[in-house]
Amino acid sequence: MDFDPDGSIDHAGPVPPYRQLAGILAARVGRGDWQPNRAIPSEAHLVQEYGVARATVRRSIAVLVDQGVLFVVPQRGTYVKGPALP
Amino acid sequence: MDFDPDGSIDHAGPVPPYRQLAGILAARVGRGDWQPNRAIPSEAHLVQEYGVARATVRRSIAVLVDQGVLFVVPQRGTYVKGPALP
DNA sequence: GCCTATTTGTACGTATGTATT
DNA sequence: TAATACATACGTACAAATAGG
Repeated sequence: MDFDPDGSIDHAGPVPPYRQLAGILAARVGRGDWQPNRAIPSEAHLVQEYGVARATVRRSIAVLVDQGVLFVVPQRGTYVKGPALP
Repeated sequence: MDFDPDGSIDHAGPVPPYRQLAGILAARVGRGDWQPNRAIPSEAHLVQEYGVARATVRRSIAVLVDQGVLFVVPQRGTYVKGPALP
């Protein structure tokens, strides 16, 4: 576990914030906080919630997109990947 | 062709600079400007040469790493991918 | 061993563009 | 028309690892 599942970012420790946040967001997906094929909060919202720069939020999201956890629809939002819609 | 092979970045056109630069760098590799398993110029050098921000250079490099054209050795440099060394 | 320069890694803030609602 | 949301780009700063003298 290289992140705090409760959701606070440690700006001092050895794990970079973008990886902590990726872990936190992945945990929220796993916990069902956000449902498949539904948008997660906007980048601006995550900036406010976690106290990091937008570039850091975007980098975290990029990690999860790469892992197949999320997908991004430009100008729409970032979504939780789930089974194909019928 | 969505970039200028001669190497100038168009900051006005529809193709984002990071993709133009990725194309330019790939062309230089293809042309043999830089040899396999040899370092390309540093990020700072490319910033100077092409008049873009370092973030843009890094993004261009990331594209080419993703395409298998380059690879990065942290704290050492960015290299042209080539056949495995004997 | 020590200091310095080089190079990539990470993060911040800000601004503008584009598409959708 | 205006607000929202992601895309791109700029500049700046500091950290960490490496290499050389």
